[in-house]
Amino acid sequence: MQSPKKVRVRFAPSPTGGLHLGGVRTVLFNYLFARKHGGDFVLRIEDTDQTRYVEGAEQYIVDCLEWCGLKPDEGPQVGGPFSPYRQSERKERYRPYAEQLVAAGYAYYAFDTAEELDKCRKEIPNFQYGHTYRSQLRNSLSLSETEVQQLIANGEPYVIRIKMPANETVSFSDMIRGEVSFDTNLVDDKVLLKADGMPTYHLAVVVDDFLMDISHAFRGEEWLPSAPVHLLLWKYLGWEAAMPQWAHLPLILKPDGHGKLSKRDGDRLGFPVFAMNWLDQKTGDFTPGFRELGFLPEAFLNLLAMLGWNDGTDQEIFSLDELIEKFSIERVSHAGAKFDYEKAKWYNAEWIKRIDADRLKQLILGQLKLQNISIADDAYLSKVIELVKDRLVLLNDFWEQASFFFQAPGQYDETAVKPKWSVEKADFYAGLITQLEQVSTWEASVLEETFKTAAEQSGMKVGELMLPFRVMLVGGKFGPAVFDIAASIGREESIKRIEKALKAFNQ
RNA sequence: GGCCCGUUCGUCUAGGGGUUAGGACGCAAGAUUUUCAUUCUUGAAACAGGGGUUCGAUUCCCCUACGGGCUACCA
Repeated sequence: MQSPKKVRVRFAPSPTGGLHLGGVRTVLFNYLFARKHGGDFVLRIEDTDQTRYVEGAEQYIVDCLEWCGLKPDEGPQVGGPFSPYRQSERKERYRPYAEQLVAAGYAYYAFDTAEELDKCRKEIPNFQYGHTYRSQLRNSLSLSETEVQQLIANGEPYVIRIKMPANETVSFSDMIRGEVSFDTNLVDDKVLLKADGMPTYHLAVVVDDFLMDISHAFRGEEWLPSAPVHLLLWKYLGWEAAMPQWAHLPLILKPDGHGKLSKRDGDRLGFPVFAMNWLDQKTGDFTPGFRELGFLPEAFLNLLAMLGWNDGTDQEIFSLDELIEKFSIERVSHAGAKFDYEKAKWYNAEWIKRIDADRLKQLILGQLKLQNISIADDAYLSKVIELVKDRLVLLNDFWEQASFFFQAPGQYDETAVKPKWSVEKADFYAGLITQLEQVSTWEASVLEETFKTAAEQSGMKVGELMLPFRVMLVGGKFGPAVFDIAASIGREESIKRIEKALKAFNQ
């Protein structure tokens, strides 16, 4: 029986720029698991590699999580009982643990330079810093005690490496994959503490998870090969009983070809891979985000959840609350999933159709602001949204689908009108203007009636007259029902547009 | 190369010893909408291969193939 310790899951990104689909999905699964079991979701920042640290990346991660609605309970900006949550601010905590391992014979000092190691890797096939070669390299296992003291006294740079045992099998039960095992002879002596005194991920993740009382650790499948190192660390540090349960999530793959989905794939194939717009200050690289492209956070989370998980029924649309209720880690699939942008857009269209009208309006207003468009009449905007929302796939489609409700078309789809244009038609619309001026109540049904009656009197087919009318009002062959549009934009504007278009068509 | 993980329609997947192998996206056709989109109906489309085990394997086991990940003083 598992200990009744409170569920504490953590997401620990490295602030190297951007937050991609896989990252957000890891957070999502963490979050769902924590919420489902009434536990805490801890955000930790893994910035032990200062050379790759990108300014602003931490804030960006926090902003993305906020947009998605996955706010951490503890983290660098919210605080918590285990602060600090940035590894760089915890730097001095790691060395004692590494030294403890050395003293106990589970780790050792290594003085080899990068050049020496490069040479080994080049000259020895299948070289690995492990039990077969470490006696031939410069470390505290092969050197005498005095030599080691001398080197350290001389200020020779060194790292601390874990000493992988020979001929052991390390195994553990992954929450997703079940039993996984490794032969320790085939795992190398990973560096735990770097020459600059910073811990590597391997040491830091174990120490922090222990210190922060993490009970469940979810991470990408790419971490599976280093799991034996972490397992052994928990054991050697004497914390075995407190080790979290592991879950290695399947990867999100490129839609075409093969491999992990990367930032480049988005550029190449024309879809976003980051949650929000990201501008790398260092390189000037800009990467578009799902948010700015007009995705709803509900849809974004929904599509991510379905990439590698399902509840066993045919249901595909889930709100965050439903996901929390139905989520179970055992139902996460084992194989990587290729990202499909078409399906992603479908989720968004579905969510646009079902969210609350007021919220949709706020979101659209937000997008319009980004496009520098402002709309004064709030009630009118609501009406227009109701008319066009079934044709939106992205929030950003709104202006394209609805601009004619707010302004007269700048140009006309002439190929749709001109070839069949005639004097008779011109006369009909001229007459229509007079009729429209006299319509008693400006409503779609009344307008339709008026139009049809006029058409019958002219002897022409209603269908043939509808299309030019539509082009006059909206500029092309698209949009909601014509009479709804005319009713919405009003009498004066409708007549103005007919007059203007008539001039253009009669030329 | 070595190690680890994986393999059901093009894609995401359900299923699991006996099924017409189910759903969704996309695609195609049709209906509705006198436009387009929505909506609805229909259709094409899959168990990687070979051996076992079994009365019977897509399902269990083994092998092969293929794919992916890792193999840094990056995470």
